[in-house]
Formats: sequence, C-alpha cells, structure tokens
Amino acid sequence: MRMSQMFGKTLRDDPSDADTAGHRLLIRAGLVAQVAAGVYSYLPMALRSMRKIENIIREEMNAAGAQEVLMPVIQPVELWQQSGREEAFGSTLFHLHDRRERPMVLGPTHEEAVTDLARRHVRSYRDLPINLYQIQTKLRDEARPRAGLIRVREFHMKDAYSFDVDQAGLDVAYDKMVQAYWNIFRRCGLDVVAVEADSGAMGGSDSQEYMLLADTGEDELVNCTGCSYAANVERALSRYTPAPDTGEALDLETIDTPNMTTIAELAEFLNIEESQTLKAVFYVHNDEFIFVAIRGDLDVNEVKLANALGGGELRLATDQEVAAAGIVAGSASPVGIENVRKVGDISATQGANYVAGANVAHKHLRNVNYKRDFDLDDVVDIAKAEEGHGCTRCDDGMLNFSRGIEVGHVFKLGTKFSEAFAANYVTQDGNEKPMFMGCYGIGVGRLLGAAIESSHDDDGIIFPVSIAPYDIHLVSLNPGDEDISSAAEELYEQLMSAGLEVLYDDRDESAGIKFSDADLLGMPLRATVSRRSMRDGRNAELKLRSGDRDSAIIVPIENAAQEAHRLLQ
RNA sequence: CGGGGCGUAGCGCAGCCCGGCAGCGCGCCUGCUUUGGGAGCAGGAAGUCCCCGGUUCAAAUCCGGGCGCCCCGACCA
Repeated sequence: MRMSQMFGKTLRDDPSDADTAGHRLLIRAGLVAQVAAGVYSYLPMALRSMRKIENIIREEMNAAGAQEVLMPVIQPVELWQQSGREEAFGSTLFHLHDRRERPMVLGPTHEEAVTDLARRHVRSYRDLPINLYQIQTKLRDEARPRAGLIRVREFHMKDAYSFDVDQAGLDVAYDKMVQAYWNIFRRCGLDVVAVEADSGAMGGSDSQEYMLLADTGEDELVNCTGCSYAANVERALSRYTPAPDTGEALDLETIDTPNMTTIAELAEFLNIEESQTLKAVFYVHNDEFIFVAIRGDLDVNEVKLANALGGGELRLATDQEVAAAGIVAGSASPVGIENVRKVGDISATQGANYVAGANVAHKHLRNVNYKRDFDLDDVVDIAKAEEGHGCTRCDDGMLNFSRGIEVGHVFKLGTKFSEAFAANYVTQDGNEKPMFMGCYGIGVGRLLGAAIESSHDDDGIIFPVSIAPYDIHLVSLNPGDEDISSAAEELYEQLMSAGLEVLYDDRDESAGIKFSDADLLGMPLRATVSRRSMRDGRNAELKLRSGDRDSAIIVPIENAAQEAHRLLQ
C-alpha cells in the first residue's frame, strides 16, 4: 500500500480527549475515529489488524471443532424477558421499537439468541455436542465508555457457545476452549494471564478471565508469589493475619470512647491492633437493609457480598437509612441488634474478645464474642484481598497485585439458559434433559486496543508481527533522486512478490516526518532506501521497530526480502 | 446516576474575568528551494465561536435553559 494513497492521516498533536497511551496512539496514528462516546469508525489500518486477529481466532475456533454462525444484532425483547436478563442488564441494554411498535433490543451478547437457535435444531443426544461461534457486533449502553477501544458501546467480539449432554461434556468443551484461547493469545503475540473470575450476572460455576497486564487496566488482579493461584480481586481468596486473641471469652465490659467513630481512631485510642476490633458496614440489597460485620482490619468485597446475597442490586446505605434502621453509626455492632439481617464475614466468627460498638454513641464494648454476645444470619467469606495478604492455596505464598485489561472470558453456564428456554434434548433412554452450556468470549477491538496499550514506546506503537497491519514499512527518502526512487519502487515490488505486506511511504515528505510516522504506526520492520543506504551500492537499511536506532543493518536490495523474512521470524 | 472539567478553522489552543474587526501554532492549497529524525521563503483558502432563548446600541465574552465530549467514582456477560 502506498502511503500517498492511504486513507487516514497521522496527527502531530495528541488529541485532547485521550488519556491513556493506547487511546492517544490509536487516534494519533489515524487508526480509529470517534463518532460518539464509545462509538468508533475503524480506518483501514485498524481494520487490517482486526481482520488478522479475527483470522487467528477463526482458525483456532475451527481447529477446536467450533462452527461459525452469524446471529442477529437486533432481537425481540421477549428473548430477554424469557431469560430474565432484560432486568439484569437494565439500562445497559439498548431498546428500540420497530415500525409496528414491537419492542426490540440490540444484542449486548448472544446467549438468548444461541439458546433459541440450538433448541430449534437439537433434538437428541446424537446431535450433541456442538459449539457455535460468531464474530459479531455487540451493543451495550455502557454508563461510562472510556480509554479508546477498551470500553466502548459498540464493539466486535467473538463469542462461542458450547452445548453438551451433561456436566462432564461441558468440562471437556470448556477445556478445549481454554486451550484454544491460549493458542489465540500466543499467536497474537500477547502476554496474557488467566485469572479466576467472578461470573457476575452470567451465573454459572467456573469462570476464567484472560488479562493483558497494563497499568491502565480496569481490573485489579492478584497472583501468588509461591504457586499458580491467580484471581480477579473481585473473587480473590486471601489469608490474612490470624485473630490476635483466641483465648477464653472474658467478661463483657462497656467503655467510653469519646468521638471515636473509625476503626483507626479506636485502635489508636485503646492501643490495640485493628484486627482486635469488629467493624460494622451497612448496605441496601434489593431494598433490604443489611448489617455487615467484619474484622476491623479487613474491608468488605462488595462483589463477594452481592454474590452471597444472591445477586441483585447492592449499594452502601445512606446515613439516613442507617439512622432509620436505629443504628448508631460509629458505635455500631451486631450485639443486641434485632430485626435487621446480619451478615458476617468469617473473620468475625474467629478469634475472641473483640472491641466492638456498644450501639450507644461514644461507647464501645470490650470482650465481644461470637455466639455468646451476638449471632449472625449468614456467615460468609466477604473479605477483600489486600496487599500483604497471603495465599490460601499454598503455605507461604504472598499475594501480588497488578492491573490488567480483560480480553477474554470463559464461563461454564450449566443449564441456566437451557432451562429458561426449554432447550432440551432426548437422552438415550428417552428422557428430556436440558443441555449444558458454556460460553466463551474474546473482544476483537478491545484486544487491538489492549495490544497497543501494552506494547508501545514514547515514539509510537510496537505491533506484534502477527497482528500488525503490515509487515514492513518501506521508507524512501530523497524523492528527487531518480536512482533512489527507482530502487525503492523495485524493492516495494520485490517485498510484495516475496509474500510480505508492505506499507510504502512514497510521499514527498522530509526524512523526519517519514521516520516519525514509521515509529508512530509501529510496523514490525522498517526498510529504508536513501542516499545513505545506497552509498556503497544498491542497498537498503532494515531495522526492527522493537530494536534501537543502531540495530539497523544494511543489505543489498536483492537480498532484502529474504533478510526481512528472517528478521520477522 | 453523583463529583469535576471542557466545547472557538481539520488538529492543538488563546481570546471570555473587564462586551466593541475572530486570532495563534500545526495541518491544508499554489509556487520556488530543501530531504537520515516532525525544513525555508512567498502567496492563499478555511469559522453555525456547540444549540436555543434573554440582557444590551453591540454578545465568542454577561444571564437562563438544553446538548455533546472527557476525567474520577458508582456500574461493567
């Protein structure tokens, strides 16, 4: 492709409304153009890269036995009512009406559509297993689109859905997809890690996310320094310091704690560890007031709490709601609290003789003990993993924290959707049973955005070879010199004949502009033909984008294609 | 949905307080010179100052309402 003909220009200045490096580079390199918040046009180079990603995905999906289909973006709302997810998605779901006022939605994902499809075509166990996938546009009216292609409202993703006769079959299908995912990310040249994930509104049992590590990532991850445990913080288990006191329960005692309303103040005032106190936190879950008790040095993981409560809407209670429930904020404890649902973290039931609120302003209780002094309606693990916590899977590993961008997610759905849609098959002995489903997604555009976010330097993008729009950026300098330009033209033809994809900068621009653009655009290899390269014969200079300036080599033009292939390995 | 910021030429911005010819840099077009790290000279084109309303002799500027975009948080299969 000749750059003089190419649609899409590079920008000299950073766009003002881009914050992350990846977003800035996408705009400056002229890869995408924003149309509305979280809605983008993809220009030729971005599209080439996305097609390469799609092809890698397609090859691995096909190799894993999945079959490609295409399901509609626009769907009748009834499908979503049937699964109960119209409500679960809420305002994230784009709604519209057709000319006859029939309510429709724009698909944010396709579990409903694929389950409906499968139930119409699968009759018997003989039709299973199957795995259907598509690469399709999805729409979600995200509350806050951000960071370029990372969080958008209209996006391309690959989604695959497996259907099996039972859990064992699902396990096999899931493992196959996991293997395919590793192949895909490896082939894309991306260093992705898998973490245990919360399955959120999807429900289901096992779930793993594939994360590309990046400081600007939206997700916080933990991994163990001693074993292979890795998880999204939303779900992470952790080993915190043991309760300081595990002795006999001592006599309950009321003490004055003037104006002590936080755990930190209380611990300092009494000269005790925060872990010797109990903390009370208040939430409203689906309009029900929830009293949460947890050891003072720990925080509540709201995702875990929401799951423990069976999903639905969860938020912190307002001061007014706390007061209305008859609770003295700052001096609250579960001791003597009735008529309110009390949920405790496991930590609150371990250890002895805690300091906790007296439920009277400016007073606390010493020697509070679970069961003797208070009871809980639910005891669950809702503690948030923190820096300094240990691993629960091994004895001496510590949790290491990092951030990442979710580029893939796999779930074992089980029969949630098949039951809702009566997507049944007939077993060998003639009974009807729901199919066991799994679903497996990879965001194509997000993968491109994440790749750039994680692979760039101060000058621009550094594309992995397999997903770069072109293999080589051929730069021709000294356009006035006939020998040079004819040598460049010749090299352009030769590289293409050798099966390489070439972006040829034939523009009448200065060397500085051409080199800067080559760095910005980030093709893996740069070839330069100039007076300098031709000083001792018909030579070209080759330089890897990932290498520094003096890593360039000079090769005869007739060998350049061969050398280029070698360098791109 | 809560908090903050912004909206002026294709892009980046100044002008707005304190009302009075709509500006700067880059880019774009023409010509000449230039060409290994964002060149020089000369000439030129390009504006719904986000929208609607109000105040005023006069509004990019002041007032009211609306819309859009960005950031933090909430949310996020």
